[in-house]
Amino acid sequence: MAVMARSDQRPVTVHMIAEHVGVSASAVSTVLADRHEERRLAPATVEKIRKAVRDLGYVPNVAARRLRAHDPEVHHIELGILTSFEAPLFLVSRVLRQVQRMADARTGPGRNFSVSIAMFHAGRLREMAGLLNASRFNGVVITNTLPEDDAFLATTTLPYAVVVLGRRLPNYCCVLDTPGESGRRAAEILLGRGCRRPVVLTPALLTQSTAERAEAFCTTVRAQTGTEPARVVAEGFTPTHGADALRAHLGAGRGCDGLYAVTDGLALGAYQAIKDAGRTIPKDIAVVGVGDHEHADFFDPPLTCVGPSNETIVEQIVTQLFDLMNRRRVKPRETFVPPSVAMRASA
Amino acid sequence: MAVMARSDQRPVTVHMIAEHVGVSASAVSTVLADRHEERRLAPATVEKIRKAVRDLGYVPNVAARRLRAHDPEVHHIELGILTSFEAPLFLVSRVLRQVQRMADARTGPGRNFSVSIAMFHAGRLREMAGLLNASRFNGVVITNTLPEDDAFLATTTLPYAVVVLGRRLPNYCCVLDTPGESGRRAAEILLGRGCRRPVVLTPALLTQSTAERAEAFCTTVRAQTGTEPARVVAEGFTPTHGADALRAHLGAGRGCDGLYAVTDGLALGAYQAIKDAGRTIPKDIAVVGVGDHEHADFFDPPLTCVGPSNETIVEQIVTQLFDLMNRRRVKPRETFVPPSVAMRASA
DNA sequence: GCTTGAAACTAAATCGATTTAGTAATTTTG
DNA sequence: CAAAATTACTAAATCGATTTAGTTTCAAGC
Repeated sequence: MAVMARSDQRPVTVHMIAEHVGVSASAVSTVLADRHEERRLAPATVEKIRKAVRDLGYVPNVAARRLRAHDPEVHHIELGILTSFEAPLFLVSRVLRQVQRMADARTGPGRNFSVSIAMFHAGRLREMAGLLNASRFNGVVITNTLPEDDAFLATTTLPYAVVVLGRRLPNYCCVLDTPGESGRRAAEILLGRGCRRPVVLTPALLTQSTAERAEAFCTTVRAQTGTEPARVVAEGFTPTHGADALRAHLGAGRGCDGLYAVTDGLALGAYQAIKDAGRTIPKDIAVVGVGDHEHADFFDPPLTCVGPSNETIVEQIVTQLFDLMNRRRVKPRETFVPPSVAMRASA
Repeated sequence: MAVMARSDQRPVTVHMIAEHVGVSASAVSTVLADRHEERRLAPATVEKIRKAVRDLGYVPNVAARRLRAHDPEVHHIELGILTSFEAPLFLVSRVLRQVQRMADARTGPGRNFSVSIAMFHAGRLREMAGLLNASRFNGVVITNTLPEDDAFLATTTLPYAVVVLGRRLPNYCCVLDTPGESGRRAAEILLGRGCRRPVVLTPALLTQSTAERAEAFCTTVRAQTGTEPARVVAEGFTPTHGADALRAHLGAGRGCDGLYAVTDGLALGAYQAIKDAGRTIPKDIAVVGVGDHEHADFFDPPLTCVGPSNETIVEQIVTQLFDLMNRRRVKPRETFVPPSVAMRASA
């Protein structure tokens, strides 16, 4: 009769299977590795063991296997990119590729890297298994955290190489873009081409970055023209939300001859609303985005972007991560990366 | 004097540090965990150990830590999504999110899942550490493989739960879209709106999917009209490549009133070429894509797509993965997911 | 002078799986 | 019929780090 594994029981081990069947752990291990032929276990025993494995719902402990299986001559180093489950993988995948490249360059006969992306639920980074006891990674890049996560990180110095992307935490190495600078440059671009009624398009829920961009944009416009730019608030951050919000603004007849969208998703939606309203980009309305979309270059017309220089950011992150792992530098420090400007047809 | 770690030496262990300093491994471990205060090690000893740790370039063995650190009451299950380094993460991230959702639903006090993305270099899946000896994952989804990888997989049945996405391998559970079906439907859509000179846009380097799409498209057109559609071949698969290729075709005055792009990246480029040539979509040239781009919906005009139904595919993958892990079904099987059609303004 | 306490450590068990070296029982071979 | 070979297993070591339960040495207290 099948004894079903219950989730509230101790995990089933090889030893437990062995006891259940009445053989030694070695016999069970042999069957699990499908080496019963060469080690000539009796077919009947093999069947009994197989049945027990199934009935008890055995799931191997990979940590134990790994410890045993690895070649003691090679150094196995685990790197992780930790990002929130809810965030997009665009920048993350660039970081991963760059980390992998650097890891590959340092990989040799005695040294082996594994790089992986692990996700946590926004605000619940602290629950990630193995984070605190350093039993999962030798080094990590952490990004897309929420304030709860930052608070957790601020109170616990993780005892291994950590680089934080996009947040300022005094006890870690942080790499940051400069959204304020981006907002300022965006304003200068729009004002420079003669816009009189600039508008800033933001999602309702602002992140630290989007808030700073919008803020600096408004400050700069106010400083140069004496008037506050209009703020159009989208419900969310998808193109649909952006389109709806701007449509409402334009539909109400409120002026707009220049638009700064604090994310490209919103810019994409804005394009639609502008075209639907019969206006042209950039003649009637110039648009500036931030360059967080893979194909900003292929918007119609191509989107002018002022935003984080991902190339530089990724480079910084990865250099610092490897420096930390080599203990070449231990003191936490903040690195600010200035925005890059890509002038294209939209402004 | 600092003894530098050399990469061709054995990895440094806690034990080696202990010997080097002349203390026990416990003392070293205590210092590594920063618990020397409560265990009252002499400050001088702590310093000596710290120095040795730095000088020898110690890197902890995470597998060993994990084995020791984990709570024996909880089951820790590792799931991986293995994808080629070179491939985009669009579908992969959807798989990850869905796996995470199912894992979360099954997570309880005695059961804990970690889901991560691990990358291999295209064609070198076999070199991935821990793949063969099952020491890294309890279950994996493998995707974006090259023929070399498939050949490797075909000859070695991995001894744990594996679902392969997008490839047919007789010894594994495979979930497949039906690119041939997509190509056929794309042809029907274009012919259905009266196109007389359909064109198919492909990259020079065809994958199995893109080849099948193009092939079925051509076959269907030939069957219904008696003539072969023109094939426009782009150098690569980026929008730029697509734009260049189509520009050349249109520039040469060769006819085109309907376009099937076998990837959305190419379609995006095609849009540009079509507009540059002063033609309109869909009036002059109707365009059908495959829906592998995040924002096909926000192309201008929105792109009509016939392609894999990602929702269904991801659902299938994840159900099968969990079934395999629960040993509810062990026999490999192929699951074909028919394409979904999203009629939008471009065709 | 003997106990008590603290300081500064160490030995050995432990985590779970694998593998090597071996053993006992039976069968084959010269 | 004894020696060799085969069958069908098991005991114990191992992987690397952590932790518990000591042990030793020295100083202070009565």
